Amino acid sequence: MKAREFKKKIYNELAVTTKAIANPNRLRIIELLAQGASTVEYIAEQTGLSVANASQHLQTLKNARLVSSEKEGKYSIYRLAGPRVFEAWSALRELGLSQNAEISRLMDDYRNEHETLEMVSVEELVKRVDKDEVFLVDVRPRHEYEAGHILSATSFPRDEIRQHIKNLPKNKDIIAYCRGPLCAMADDVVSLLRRQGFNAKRLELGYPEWKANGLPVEESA
Amino acid sequence: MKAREFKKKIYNELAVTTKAIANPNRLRIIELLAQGASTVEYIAEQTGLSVANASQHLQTLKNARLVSSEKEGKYSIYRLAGPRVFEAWSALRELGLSQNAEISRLMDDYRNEHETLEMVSVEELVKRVDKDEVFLVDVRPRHEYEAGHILSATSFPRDEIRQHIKNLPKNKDIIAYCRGPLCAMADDVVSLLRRQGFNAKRLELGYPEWKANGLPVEESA
DNA sequence: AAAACATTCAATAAAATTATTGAATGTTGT
DNA sequence: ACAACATTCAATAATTTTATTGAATGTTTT
Repeated sequence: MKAREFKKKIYNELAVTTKAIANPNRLRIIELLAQGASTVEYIAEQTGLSVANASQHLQTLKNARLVSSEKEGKYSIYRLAGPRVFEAWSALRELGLSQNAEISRLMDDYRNEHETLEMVSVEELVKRVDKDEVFLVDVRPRHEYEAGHILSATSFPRDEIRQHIKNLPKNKDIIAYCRGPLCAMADDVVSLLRRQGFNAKRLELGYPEWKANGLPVEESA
Repeated sequence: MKAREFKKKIYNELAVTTKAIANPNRLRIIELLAQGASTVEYIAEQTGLSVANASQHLQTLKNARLVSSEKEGKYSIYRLAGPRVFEAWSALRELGLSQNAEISRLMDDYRNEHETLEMVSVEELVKRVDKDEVFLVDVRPRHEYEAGHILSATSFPRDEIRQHIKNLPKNKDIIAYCRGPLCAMADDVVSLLRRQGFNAKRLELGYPEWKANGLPVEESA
């Protein structure tokens, strides 16, 4: 094959893969699937897409081999097709955070409103969890917690916060985490808990980053 | 701001940034700019695009803050807007190589045709360059070599190969590198040199990866 | 001042991406 | 067998993306 033809085909194919990611809904779907395998219905519910539309986006990702699916009875279970998918997603997230001023602005505004004054780094959490100094809460929907969570975290879904608030210790720092740096659930919870007098902070990253780092998790069979 | 609205805006913006990359010509342009700053004309010449079209793609990248430009006389000099751009590009390249079977197939085919039997890792090159065991050649266009190259490399542009072949040592391994893992120029040179009886191999990565790793380079002022 | 040059702009047509809708497929539970 | 259910398919219209063309802008050289 001629060099020119080769070059053209290579970059066309690379663009095929890249275009499969380059859509707001599919970026959300990849973040969701980074939490664990999921049905079409769950994706639709969490993103607010119609089931048909969610299915169509999942097909697009599947054609690009970024996700795989298997049939289980009447359900289709989708999952990320390999570690590179989340790695590329993370690189794009970092690119967005560093180059797109509108993203940083939106994040800063949201966090100011929610008084997310302090963030805890992964290293700090590792240390303080070992010393049993903190109470770690997973504020994602229970379903995602059950698919996999940080070892020693307690499920404390944002949407059920009022039922569970009485079980929280007043004497420990409470650290909340969710789906990752772009996820607002932990901020919402920190905001509410601080107004109730708890000493709450958010983890800077989320479950998928923790897991990708090889840190201890508990996963469902 | 409401959580739902925030989420929507964040992912729309992230898609804006991602879409700016998601085009075959712009992927090539980013790879070119990773070699060093460049004029519109050079980009157009290297990609085969018309100048107007190259300019338009550069505008798209500039609007997304992925490249910056400055005027120097009648020339516009474009460069990557920060290290994250090449990092994300690299992550997408790795994603393509791992998930898109057509890319691996194209690469394998091209390399079989060109007998790129052995590749040299960066670690191996570092060791052997120190011991002066190898002759390192930069096969990119001279212009890119002059903008920046691996320390101790000799310029040996693929397109001028026949004029320079007599200056090569027969007794050393010759290692050729170019723009990166997707670049075919090093393969073309290795192929030709091997047919001439030289012991030639290609570096698995390219100049931008070497530089991003903090390894020693020589850059123009 | 005029010519040469590098780049950008503006308009357009062709191609692609996207969300919506309703029907079709295939599985499970009654 | 039938109803309920999860998902996929197919068709469509609206929107976005893209390459092409030729003119416009602004700089350097003659």
